Parts: sequence; C-alpha cells; structure tokens
Amino acid sequence: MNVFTEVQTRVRAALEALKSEGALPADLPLPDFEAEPPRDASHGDIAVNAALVLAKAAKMKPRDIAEALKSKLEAHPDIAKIEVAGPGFLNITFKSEVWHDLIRTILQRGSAYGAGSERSDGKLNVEYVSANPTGPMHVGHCRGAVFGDALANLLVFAGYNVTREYYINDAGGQVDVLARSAYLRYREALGDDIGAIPEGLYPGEYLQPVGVALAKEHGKSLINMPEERWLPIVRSFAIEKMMEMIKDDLAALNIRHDVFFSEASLRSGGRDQIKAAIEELRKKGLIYEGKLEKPKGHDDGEWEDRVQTLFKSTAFGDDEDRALQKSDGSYTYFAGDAAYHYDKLQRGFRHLINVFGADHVGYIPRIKAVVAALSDKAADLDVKVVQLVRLFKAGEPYKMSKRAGTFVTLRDVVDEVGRDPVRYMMLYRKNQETLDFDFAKVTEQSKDNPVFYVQYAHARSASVLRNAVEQIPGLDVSVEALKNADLSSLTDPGEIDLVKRLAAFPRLVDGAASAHEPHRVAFYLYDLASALHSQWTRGNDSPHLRFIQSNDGVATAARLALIIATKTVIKSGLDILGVEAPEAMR
RNA sequence: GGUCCCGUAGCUCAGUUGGAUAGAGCAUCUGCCUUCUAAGCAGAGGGUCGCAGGUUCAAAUCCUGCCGGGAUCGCCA
Repeated sequence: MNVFTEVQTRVRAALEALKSEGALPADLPLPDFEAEPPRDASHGDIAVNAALVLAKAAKMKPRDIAEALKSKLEAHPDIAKIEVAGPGFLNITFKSEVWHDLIRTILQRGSAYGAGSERSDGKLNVEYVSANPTGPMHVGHCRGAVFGDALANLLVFAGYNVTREYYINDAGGQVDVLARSAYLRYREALGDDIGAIPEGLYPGEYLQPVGVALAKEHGKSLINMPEERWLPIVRSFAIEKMMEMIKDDLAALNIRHDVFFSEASLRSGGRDQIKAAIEELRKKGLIYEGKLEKPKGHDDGEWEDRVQTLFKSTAFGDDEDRALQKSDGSYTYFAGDAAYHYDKLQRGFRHLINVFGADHVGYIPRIKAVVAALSDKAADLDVKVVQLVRLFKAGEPYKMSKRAGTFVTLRDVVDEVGRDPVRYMMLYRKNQETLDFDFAKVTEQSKDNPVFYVQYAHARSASVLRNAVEQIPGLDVSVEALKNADLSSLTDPGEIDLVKRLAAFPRLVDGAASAHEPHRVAFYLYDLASALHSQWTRGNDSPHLRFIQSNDGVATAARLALIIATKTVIKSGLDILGVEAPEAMR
C-alpha cells in the first residue's frame, strides 16, 4: 500500500457513494484513473484525473464531478486541502503529519518498504545471458547479463516468484568445433607441434588449460582414438570447463542463476522433448510439410527450394512460417528452443521473460508464436531486447577484433572499471537504447558518474549518523529509538520534498516491475540522491537546516529519522540494481 | 524489399504507460569551502519533442503515412 493507491481507493469509494446518492448515474462504470504526483509542485501532492475520465460517460462537466468528489474527500483527517484545477483535476495536498507517518512507516518496514506482497498469479521465469559455452564472455554479453539480473531482482522485490535461468547451447555444431579446438590443445599439451590453429577452429588461448587438463585426466589414451570416439568425451569435458569459466565471469559481476538448462538434455536419457513439442504442435494442426519462399531483397545464389517440416507461426503474428527440421532431417536450433519453452511451460511457468541481444530481434516473433501456441495463449512471453554497447576509450571508438587481439572480455572490463560502475552504467539507460560505454568516464569519481553520486549519498547518510553520535553523546540513533521520535519539527520544504520522493518509491517499483524496466530505479535513485545532497548543502548556508543540531536533540532525532529513511530507500534501490551501498567512500 | 529499435536543449539521455507551463547531466556563463565529506550545492541562458495528418476534454506519449540512423532477414547459434 502506498499513498497513491490509498488515495485511489478512497476516490473510488467516493465515486460509489456519489452513485448511490444519485449524484452520478447509478449504472456508470468506473474505469481506471490515475492518482499521481503532479509535475508542478504547486498542484499539490497528488493529482487525480477521475473526473476527466468519467465526464463523458456520466454526461456531466468534469469540474462538476470534481467538485462533488472534493466535498466527499476533504473531510478526511489526512487532507490539508483539495482544489479543483484546470479542466477538472483534483489536486490534493496532505497535512504534514502524513509525511511524518511515512517516515515512521519506512523505519518500521526497513528493507521491506516498497516491496510488493507475494503474488499468486503464477511463477515467473527470466532467461538471460545464455552465452554459447565456447569461450569466455565478452563485453557484448555484459549488458544483457546485468539487465537480466537487475530485472530479476526487481521482480523479486515486487513480489514475484522468480526463477533465473541460463540456456546452455551445448547441442549444436559450435560445440563440436569447441571439442576439436580443445583436442588440438590436448595434443599440444602432450608435446605435439600443432602449428597454427586451422581456420574454423577457436584460436583462443583460454583453451590451453583445457588441453592440459585433458592430458592430465586421460593421458595419451585419446590420441589413437578415431574422432567419433574422442569427440563426445572431449566435448563434454570442454563444455564443463567453459561453463566453469563463464560462471566465474558472471560471479565477477555478482550474477547468479538458479537453473542452467542444457539444450542437449532435451534429448537424452530416453526422452525426446523436441519430438514431444512437435507432436503437441501437430495435434493443434500447426505443423505441415512445405516450402518457404525465398526472402526478397536478399541476394543468395545458394538458394534452393526444399520441402521441410514447418511450424505455422504466421497463425500467431509471425511474417513467415518457420523451419523445424533441416534438409538432412536434423532439427533446427528453433526446434530445440521450441522444446525448451515447452519445457518451461511444463515446469509451471506462466510468465516468461527472455533477454536477447539486438542481433536476435528477428527471432522474437517465432518464439512468441510457439509459446502462444503451446500454452494456448495462457502464458505470456516478454522478450526484452538490449541494444548494442559501443565501446569508447577517452572519447575514441574502440574497435574490437578477435584477430587483432583487441577482443575485450567481460572480465577485462570488470577488472578495469570495477563491478559497481559497470552495473550502474549498463542500467542507466533504457534497454532499447544503444549505449556508449567509455572506460574513462566510467571510472571517474564525480557527479558525471551516477554510480558514485548515488553511492556518495548513501555514504553521506551513514556519515551523518556517525557524526551525530559523536557530537551528541547519549543520543540514541537506533531505528527502534527514532521510530518513536517526535517528527513535528520536520517542516522545511527541502525536508518535505525528500519525504515525498521517498513516498514515490513503492509506486516507482510497481511501475518499473510491470514494465520490466529496471533503468527506472537507476534514474529514481539519482534524483533521490540529488535531493539529499541538496538538503545537505543548504545546511552550509543555513546552519539551522543541518541534520545535526548539537544543542537540540529532538530536532536532530527527527532529522536522523529522515536520514535513515532515505538511506533505507537508497539501499533498497541499489540492492535491486545489484550495486553496493557503501557506509563510507574511500 | 520485409520486420524490429531509435529520433526530445550544442552533446549524452530521462519523461511516472494519455495529464496541466517538456526535465536532468555534460558543455557555456555567475555565485557558494576557517562549514555535519565541495566526490557537493544554488542560479542563468539554451526546445518546431524528425515531418505531416488523425484519434479526444487533454498527445513527446496512441493510430496512419513519410524522412533520417541502426539491427536483422531460409537449414548458423
């Protein structure tokens, strides 16, 4: 419950009352309306647009409805005044006690303030990263990884039952290439001169330790085997090593998954989930044998007409049907992915979120189609696309190239700029917007860099509490004590402004969670930090506004309560982003 | 050619799911440190919200059509 939803329910009740009194038509349906913080502070604390929304259906002037609502609502003890403004807005101003109560609420609830209550509308699955297990993670993976992780945090905070999942692509041709590449390193480890790495194999040095480990475990026993015998052995060995490396990289960013789902496991141990998914689709009449049309505007001399097994994804909004089998009869990647999503549905997930890179946008319609088909539209899938990250070094574009050796791994970035800045910068932008990532700027410790600005606000709050204890011996700054503090001295506009921002937090979380947009939290924290810094500095010019009043324990206690409330919300926000909230800046 | 994303101050970007006079940072200019951390704050200037229509009490936001930038386009993963 937050002040906005509280007002919303009050207004709704008032409307019902007006209906039963005959002031509004009795059969008037009540649509959704907003109770939101107005942009302009002179419009009060909360603006309600109910009268505007209802006017047409009620066949009344919006201002008349607003006046009627006003007379119903203004008796409430919380309300200082209500004004009917503009075309028919209801501008509500609270008494300052409301804001004082809010501080107490925050101290009471602590880290649970703003959190949603547990939801009963089904389990939610967030799939993110899912990088191929063929090498270390590079910067390109970084954004999706951080985004997915923060989104999952946000949804947990908002009350969802969230599972974080990673899909391991360990069944395609690329893992055979990995195996051959690792086999070469194995021979190298045994003393063979392997020369240059042939074209088409992975040249990365990260496979050397895998070769050494293979030699240690298998000795020379793999040397004289035919490829069909050593390949599966080396493959699973190498995949395991690659996943260890990837998990390590993710750990450096504080990212963890609950489930690592193996693509190969879809068809192992006697089960064939791909076949099952296709059969399920066939039952629904969505599978047929046919030909696809040659894509237009795409010169491909290799094009051949072929009959293949197709999924009727056009029935669900895709622009062409999609192949499930290759010409040689083996399954396409999409067939596996369809089965994987079938599996998610069977595991009981009703809300699916996939985080994709921009290069996979074309894939979205078919995967949405297959989820809609397999769930009979009972489950929803939201695909969040993170746009490209462009790297800069001191303002200059930084080109990556595997060949030139300027390939930037995720680990390089984290080692160079640190985990918190990487995470915050990746989240300080809408996911659909391309992101410029400048190594120089990200390490800068100034206002230019939002992560330090926000962390500084948290550290500053902590510092005020430390100083207060030092300056006023015997002052109890525990939450328990401050919960009962007399807050009536909190009347300064700067202080009240700070509380109002804290009041907006639950609403912010709610909106960000339902829109799947963690960046809103990052921007909110910046604004909140700004309000705190601002109030702090006011104390420079006006000593009576300082948080610590060494000769007035009562006023100090009230302000410290405000500080703790602010610190609590900053901490909660930073937790969602996965960024540390330091007690002091070094 | 199809599909998706982006276009808002000189630059980089927000804009609370359709609300009132469109915001922040950087950059430029003017102030504030014997002071609870100046890693900070206050103020000024800066706008055809890509263009044109439409929907309605109300549009940067929704719809249509253009213009510009990017991603992607049978069996790869």
